[in-house]
Amino acid sequence: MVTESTRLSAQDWAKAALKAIAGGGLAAVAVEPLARTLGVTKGSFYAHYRNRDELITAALTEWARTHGDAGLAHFAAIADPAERLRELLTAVVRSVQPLAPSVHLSLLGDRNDPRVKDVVRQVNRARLDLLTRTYRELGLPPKRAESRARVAYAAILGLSHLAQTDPDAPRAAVLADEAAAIFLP
Amino acid sequence: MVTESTRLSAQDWAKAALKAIAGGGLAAVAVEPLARTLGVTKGSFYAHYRNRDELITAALTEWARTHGDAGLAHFAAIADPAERLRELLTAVVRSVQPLAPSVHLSLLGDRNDPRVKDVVRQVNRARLDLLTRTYRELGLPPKRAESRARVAYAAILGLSHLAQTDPDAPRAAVLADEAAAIFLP
DNA sequence: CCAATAGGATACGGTGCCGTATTGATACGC
DNA sequence: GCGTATCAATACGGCACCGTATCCTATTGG
Repeated sequence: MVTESTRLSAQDWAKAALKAIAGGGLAAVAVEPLARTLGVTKGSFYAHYRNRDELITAALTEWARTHGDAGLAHFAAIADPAERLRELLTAVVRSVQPLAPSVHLSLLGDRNDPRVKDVVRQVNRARLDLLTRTYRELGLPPKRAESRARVAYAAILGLSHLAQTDPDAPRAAVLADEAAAIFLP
Repeated sequence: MVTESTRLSAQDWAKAALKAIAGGGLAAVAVEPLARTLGVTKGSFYAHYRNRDELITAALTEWARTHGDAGLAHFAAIADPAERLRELLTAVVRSVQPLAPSVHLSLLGDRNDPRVKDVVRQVNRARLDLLTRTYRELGLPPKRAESRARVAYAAILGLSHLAQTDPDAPRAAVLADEAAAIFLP
């Protein structure tokens, strides 16, 4: 735990909210239960946010920031497109393994909430753009680069989806090979 | 509306529950709101189910039935594996377009609920098995058939995910071509 | 046509959560 | 050290939903 100090900050509440989202969607972002897991009463929550909605917005914004362009900077900086793509794929396959609860997947359950839809669209777009650019730099014509990126990203999302429900070890190595064979050329 | 008769049945409640799930996950399965949309009061609900949990279980079971082996029967009956695969892909790409709320996606938000996890695993397994079998019949060695099926199915799931948040017309034709180019050989 | 029964209406108590005071404690600038 | 801002505890009213109990109505089979 990083939060070993005595008092809580707005950030702490936002992080707790994200953890709650990963576990049970927006419905799990409830002030009183969150306060209980944080070891305080809800009274102090309203010192940081005006209401539950503000907390949700803050948490979603934080997520979009760290998972959009910001989270992609490391990969975007790789000059060689082939290596960049390889890095992206292996990073994904590695991150697919752990049963780490995924905010992204949980948000699918709340995709009707306009804020959620916005934020998910943002993150998806950032990733799709990077992938599309990469495929273009690899020589694919624009149109094909775009649809190829779309299918590849879709596969990535789907794999993380399957990893959450399937208990069978997805055998990262095998999957990485398969994904590489399919999406690298 | 099919339900033009006067009185409601347990099935009607289950269908309404599924619609609610597609719209807002398990949290949206609430007796009183459902009763309101059905034009009755909740008093009559308890003539069909003992409690909310029983309704949820019934709805999930119904979904698993229609989306597992039962829903795949039509495709499983196609003898030629190449044609079967093509049919599967085009069916998917076509179904990806409409913004039809998807129960499957909404359930991702509630994947921690053991009942949900079970039912999603069931459906995924049925589809993965069919795909794996198809790839084997196309000549792939068992191991590769399995991981190929996994990636292909992941792409399918991911495409339906993207279709829900992206307003850009996913250009079914383009996607179908791309998917075919990637997953057919 | 008349029970018996399945579906429906109303009303009630209980629970969990939201948001608002209000008051108390603790850090920190000065 | 002292006050001021910030975090925290307690207590309250309100709302939405669950589940039960009770009574009502309309089919429907005989």
